[in-house]
Amino acid sequence: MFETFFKAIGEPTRLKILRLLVEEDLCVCDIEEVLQMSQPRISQHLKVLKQAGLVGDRKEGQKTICNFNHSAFTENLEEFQRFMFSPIEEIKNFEDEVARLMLLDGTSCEKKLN
Amino acid sequence: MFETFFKAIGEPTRLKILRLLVEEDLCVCDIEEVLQMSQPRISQHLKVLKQAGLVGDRKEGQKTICNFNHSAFTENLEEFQRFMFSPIEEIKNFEDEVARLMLLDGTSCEKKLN
DNA sequence: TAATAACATAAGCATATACTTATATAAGGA
DNA sequence: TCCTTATATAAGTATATGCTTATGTTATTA
Repeated sequence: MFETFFKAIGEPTRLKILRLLVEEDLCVCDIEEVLQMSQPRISQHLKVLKQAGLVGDRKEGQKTICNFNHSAFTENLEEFQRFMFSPIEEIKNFEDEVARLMLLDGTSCEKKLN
Repeated sequence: MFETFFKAIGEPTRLKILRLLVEEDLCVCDIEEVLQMSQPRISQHLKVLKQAGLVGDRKEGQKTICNFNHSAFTENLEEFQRFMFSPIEEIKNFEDEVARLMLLDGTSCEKKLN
């Protein structure tokens, strides 16, 4: 559930790209220039960020302008915090692998330990 | 800077372990039992979590009781949010690779684009 | 229409990661 | 002291990841 999100932001180059896009929308070639990295490298990382829903884009002529998806980012973080700190019973609402595992038979984690 | 943190929590098994430890301190063998995973597997993931500072432990007889480091976790998340959304000028305070890159010559990211 | 610019994608490779099996170590108990 | 329990760690392996080089593709421009 959060794996895609954390893998996306857990890679240094992708985090740099994201941080740049927080400031302003940029086309791919601008990102290349600022980060001084090859075009395919940037392009491949952007793909991952898009798949994670953290980056969107629009076409402007030849250029592809990328933008930071602020709400997706924030929602991911908030949902993660809820997941971590909600009373375990409430996690049932999360359709999450961890929740399923811990509440496999509808019992609490504590019960599974006994 | 945040790479260690996100790599630690970005792996499903480690996230499960963390979520368990939020509830209560557990020894390694308890974690094995709840997650139904092999001992070395749990042990190796715990190592990563400890290196990220997210898990601590204490010895009790033969057992090693693991605990969730709540403050380290929270501080990582908070610092990350500050990093993402602070005005770019303030990021100088972060001794971070991204900040160094983007402010390499003391100019703003915007200037580097011109 | 040919050439170029801005991208995406494929192929290949080296390293990292996550797991298993096997072995080491340290603490208690018989 | 020997055995067992609880844990760490090493070795091996398969897959994932991140990069480079090479090649497609689409939109502009000459």
